[in-house]
Amino acid sequence: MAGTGVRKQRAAQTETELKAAAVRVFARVGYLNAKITDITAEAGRATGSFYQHFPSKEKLLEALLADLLAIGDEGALAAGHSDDFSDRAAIRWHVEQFWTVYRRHRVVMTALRQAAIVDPQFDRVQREMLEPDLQHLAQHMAKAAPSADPLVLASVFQLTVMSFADTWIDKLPDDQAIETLTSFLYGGIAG
Amino acid sequence: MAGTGVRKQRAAQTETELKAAAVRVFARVGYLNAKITDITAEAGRATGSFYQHFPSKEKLLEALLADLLAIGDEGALAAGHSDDFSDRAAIRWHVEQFWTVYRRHRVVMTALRQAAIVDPQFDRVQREMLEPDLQHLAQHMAKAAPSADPLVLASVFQLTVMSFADTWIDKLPDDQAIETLTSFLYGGIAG
DNA sequence: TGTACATCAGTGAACGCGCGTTCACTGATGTAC
DNA sequence: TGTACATCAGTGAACGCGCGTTCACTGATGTAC
Repeated sequence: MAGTGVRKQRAAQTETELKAAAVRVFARVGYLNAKITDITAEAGRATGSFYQHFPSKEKLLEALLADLLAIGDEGALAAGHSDDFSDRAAIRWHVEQFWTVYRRHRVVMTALRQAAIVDPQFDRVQREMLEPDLQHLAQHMAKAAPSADPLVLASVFQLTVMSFADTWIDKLPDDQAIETLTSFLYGGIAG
Repeated sequence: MAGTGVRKQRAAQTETELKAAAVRVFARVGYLNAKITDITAEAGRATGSFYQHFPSKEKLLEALLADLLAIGDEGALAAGHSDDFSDRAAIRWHVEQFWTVYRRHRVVMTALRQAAIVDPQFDRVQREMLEPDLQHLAQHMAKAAPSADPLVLASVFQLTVMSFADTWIDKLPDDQAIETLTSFLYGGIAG
């Protein structure tokens, strides 16, 4: 208590560096191909150091997800936008929101998608993370297209935006991507 | 030459059974989680038997892909449909086409997607398989929405249909899925 | 047609590589008195 | 404030498990004569 707490500081520092290194390694070779030694090497630490902070690669990913959720971009979803998807601006707002979040967190989001392929637990985590957004979108759908199943439509919305972001994030300027998506979804929902 | 060729027959038989077993194992645990012993066990053969037919799991997947392409569903794409995507029926025809192919070959297609995540070579294979369809779609787009980039629109089309099929193939009746997709894409392309 | 030998598909135990995980050790920080 | 001991973060070599791959062997099929 009397000291500066150098130990805890140092530990926290390496933990942070391990996480940052992990993100870089995931970006380079993908989550599934990433070895634990890749991560420690990237962080400039010894192999054993890893296990003082995380019991496994899975738990490290969970920690990264927790960080992501703690930032709380999705809180923004609650406020400041029209709730009617027959309004083009409302759709554009949602697309832009997702695009921004994806741009910031794509490495971890991609890692989660990859983990979900191999590990049923991450599949559940992924679904649970997307569920609130799905429900939120479904509510909007009810107004814009009362005849169709709102949950199915909301799902199409999510899937289209996500897969589009996945393939085009590095190949299109943001505004063009957002405009293209918005026009497409707006037309699609209106029917 | 004089005999019935029992040997070759037997070999061909086990090769076929190994492939069929692989598809069942992939369906159950996914391509990435499938062990070679899982496949041989499923086929009721010894472990070593595998390597008399395939040098690796990757080559087995390539063989399954070759079978898939040999059937030649994509040849159907060439004929018997309108080429104008401002025509709703033309869109529906394409959606239905893909939906049918996906229903028949989803295990192998999913396996390919999983392999592409881990192995750059399969990533290339996957892109090359989708490329002709993409170009084909792009041509249709030019007529329906001359202002937008036809390749980007074609990509949205492909991505939407594929990801939708991926999540809804087991949860919606075919006609409803095809109708939903058609309506959505028709509206989206028309703008 | 029969016999002797060669070849092949299939077998499953054994081998070995890659990599996750452990552990004895070091040097530095914290605590007790 | 100083000294002796305890604790902790970090180290990296060693261990061991899982699983892909090999290989000596078997029994059956094919070939030669």
